[in-house]
Amino acid sequence: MGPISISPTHEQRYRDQHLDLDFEHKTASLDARPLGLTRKEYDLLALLIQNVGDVVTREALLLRVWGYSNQIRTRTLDVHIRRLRKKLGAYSGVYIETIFSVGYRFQPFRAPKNVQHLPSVMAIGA
Amino acid sequence: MGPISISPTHEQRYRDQHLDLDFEHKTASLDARPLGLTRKEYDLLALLIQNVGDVVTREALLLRVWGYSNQIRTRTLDVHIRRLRKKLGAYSGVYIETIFSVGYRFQPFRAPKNVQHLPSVMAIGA
DNA sequence: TACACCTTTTACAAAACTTTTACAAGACCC
DNA sequence: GGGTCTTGTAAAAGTTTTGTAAAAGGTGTA
Repeated sequence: MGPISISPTHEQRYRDQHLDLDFEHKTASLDARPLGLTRKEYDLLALLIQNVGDVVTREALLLRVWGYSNQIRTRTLDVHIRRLRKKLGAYSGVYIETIFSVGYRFQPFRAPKNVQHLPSVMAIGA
Repeated sequence: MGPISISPTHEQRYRDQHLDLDFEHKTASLDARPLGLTRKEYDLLALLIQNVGDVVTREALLLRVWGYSNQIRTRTLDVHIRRLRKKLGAYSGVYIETIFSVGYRFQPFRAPKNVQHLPSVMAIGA
């Protein structure tokens, strides 16, 4: 708890079925295991998550995470994205999407449409 | 916490399976053996323990244990952490965690998850 | 003063993290 | 498909932070 609550509606955390990101403590965990993100990795993921569902341009990421003004050519963003994906393991494909020539987009985990194996009332041959 | 007891519910001591810290008498023992902490060592450990589970920044530690205002470059904190760890012996890894570029965090001792060999009520073929 | 004990500094080693490099792989357009 | 631009990747290089041993500095006390 910071001394002043800036915005009552400001989300303290992101959470879905697998990923949990605590903005206050700057920690992240996947399936209840601490993800052990480095500072830059966290900043990057946090910024993407704060724009869930929206593309964040490379330009914006480089500016807000690195403070790089435009026109700087570097691969550091890509390298960090890669390490983030690695730590997200099997879910990386679900979460981080590349938008060619634009940037990246974070997508929340959505439970796969459950092919409901309800009691097979209608099972044939029962 | 300064000279005044702010909260009536303020814990008098910290205790887990191995470590016991008495805030009132400012003493600590590990597996029932007095730890023989020096003043600064005690203050440091106490501050960390008063924030169990939370990261305490280097800045905060330097301010509250040493009274150092910001922007002072010193390795004295690290040296004290080292001596604390030494005295905590085999448990140091469990208790004191380094958060790179941020500070340190005290974690309580947790008994290893007991692989409960409960009666296999649901065992097949029983 | 001499001693014992504690704290801080110093100087360097080691570890953690970030950025660059160099090239492979993929995407887009003709 | 060929050409070009963008992204992915592994490894090296660079930077910053932390760990450590030893020396130096303080403080209290007999």
